[in-house]
Amino acid sequence: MSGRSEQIAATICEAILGHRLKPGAKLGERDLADIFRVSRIVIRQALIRLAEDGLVTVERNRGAFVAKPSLAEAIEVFETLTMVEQGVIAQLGNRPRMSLLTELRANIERQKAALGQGNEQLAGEFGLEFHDLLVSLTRNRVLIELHAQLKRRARLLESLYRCDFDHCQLCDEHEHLVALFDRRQWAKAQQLLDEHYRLVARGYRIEDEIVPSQPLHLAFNPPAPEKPAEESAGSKTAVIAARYRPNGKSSHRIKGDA
Amino acid sequence: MSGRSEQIAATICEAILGHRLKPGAKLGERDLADIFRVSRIVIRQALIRLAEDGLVTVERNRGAFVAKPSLAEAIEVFETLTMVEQGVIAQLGNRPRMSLLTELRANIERQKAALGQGNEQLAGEFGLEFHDLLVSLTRNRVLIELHAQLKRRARLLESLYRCDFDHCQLCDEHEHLVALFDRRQWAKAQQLLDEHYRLVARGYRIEDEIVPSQPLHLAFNPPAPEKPAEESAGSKTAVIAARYRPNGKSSHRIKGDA
DNA sequence: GAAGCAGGATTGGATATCAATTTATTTGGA
DNA sequence: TCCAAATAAATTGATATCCAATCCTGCTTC
Repeated sequence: MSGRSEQIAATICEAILGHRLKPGAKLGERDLADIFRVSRIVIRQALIRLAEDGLVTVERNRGAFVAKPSLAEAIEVFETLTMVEQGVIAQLGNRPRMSLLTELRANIERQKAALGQGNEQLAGEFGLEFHDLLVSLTRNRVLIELHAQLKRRARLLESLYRCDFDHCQLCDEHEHLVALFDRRQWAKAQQLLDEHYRLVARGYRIEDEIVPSQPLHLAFNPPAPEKPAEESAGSKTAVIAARYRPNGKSSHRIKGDA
Repeated sequence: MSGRSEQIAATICEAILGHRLKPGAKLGERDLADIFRVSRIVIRQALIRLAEDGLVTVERNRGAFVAKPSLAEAIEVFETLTMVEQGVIAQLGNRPRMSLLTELRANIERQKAALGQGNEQLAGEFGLEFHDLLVSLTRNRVLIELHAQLKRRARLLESLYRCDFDHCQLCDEHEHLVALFDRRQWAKAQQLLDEHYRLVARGYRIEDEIVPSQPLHLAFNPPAPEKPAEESAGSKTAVIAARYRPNGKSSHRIKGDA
């Protein structure tokens, strides 16, 4: 279960998905070893795990970097997510697990409530959760893990491309999707899901300037207790960040070194 | 070209997929290090890669073993393959790449020819290739790699459960599938694909006695002529889950040994 | 025969060291 | 000054050796 390299990989993963480490950032073995108070070998093992997961790229004799997917690859990730979930919908027809649609409906209600309060961040999280729930309906752990991996790669994209979502429409489409499930119109549901992900993908725009990630030690050591220690605001990203933070709550806790 | 651990992982992977290493076989670090003439650390890194890929399980303080999926997990792997390819079919509708169906047709012809010559092994390989080609139609590398990983896990199952495929029917279904593509009957095609994979899964039977894998050094140094067919065919086989076996009729029984 | 203990074997990890390669710096020249 | 070659520094890939923790085995003891 434990295993130092596994924990460290998880911590680095959180830092990447939390956008505290930006794509392209160098992940030096020595630096990480010093930060985590561990030997280089453990770091290498953690980096190998992350590379197998697609979050890190290792270039021989050059080191490891946070993955920096091209726009083409980003599109492929979303298309793959689309296809996987379309496959789930196709299977839904074979399984009379319709009782579980109540979970999807409950999620939609939660998202609506969040939107009603203007909490777009929370609404966004519920929006992601909807797709998790959809996949969970299959009760297929292999698929669920696969989907989770794809979602990690998608979250990585958020820090590379600026995103701008119309949560209201996304939520409406979720509702429409469930209605189609209810009527067992699977082909239409698949078509809608495809359009849904295209809408999501349209929310991503190329960022003309990549904000460099903060120094490594700041990415892992929880910032000062009182100071949020946000990145040096310089580009439009700061504006976007503010827009997504109506209530200013962005607590991502990190397991420091043990 | 890259690191030593990557090559070694590939070699071990081949040995597993070639059924020279059976599920449950112990992969001792010291033994492998001696065989490959590298340090234990390189072996550990290779084992980590394989574990991330799902072909090896690492138990803390106990060591690494060739993965030994449960029947439930085996079913999940096939269901996941089904869903991924159903998703591909759903996408096929959006892309007018129908010209590429010729590749599928060519594959079917090759398989038919192999069947005509009674070369069931070759026919089996073409049968697998069909699904690769189907996925390749998307030109989506993320999906293709994901599908390849699932296929590796499926091939691992072949050495755990005895398999008996009716290649004639499988080939017929491929042909029927392409015909449905041609008529753009995607929903029907998805349904057929589901039945197709259920037929494949029915070909797997529980082997009550696992043949132990040969010693490690023999698995990697294939000094002997290519004669790994050392199976004691005298074991009773139990019927796989009833869910996947509504009717147990099969005309062409082939030992699926790749 | 069952419980429990000691010892061996194996894994997980640390440290020190070295070669190969990349990156940075300095020097040299036009 | 600016570009290019040569050299120095830093980083990675890998090895060997060592040590602690854990697991397995076999033996002893009751």
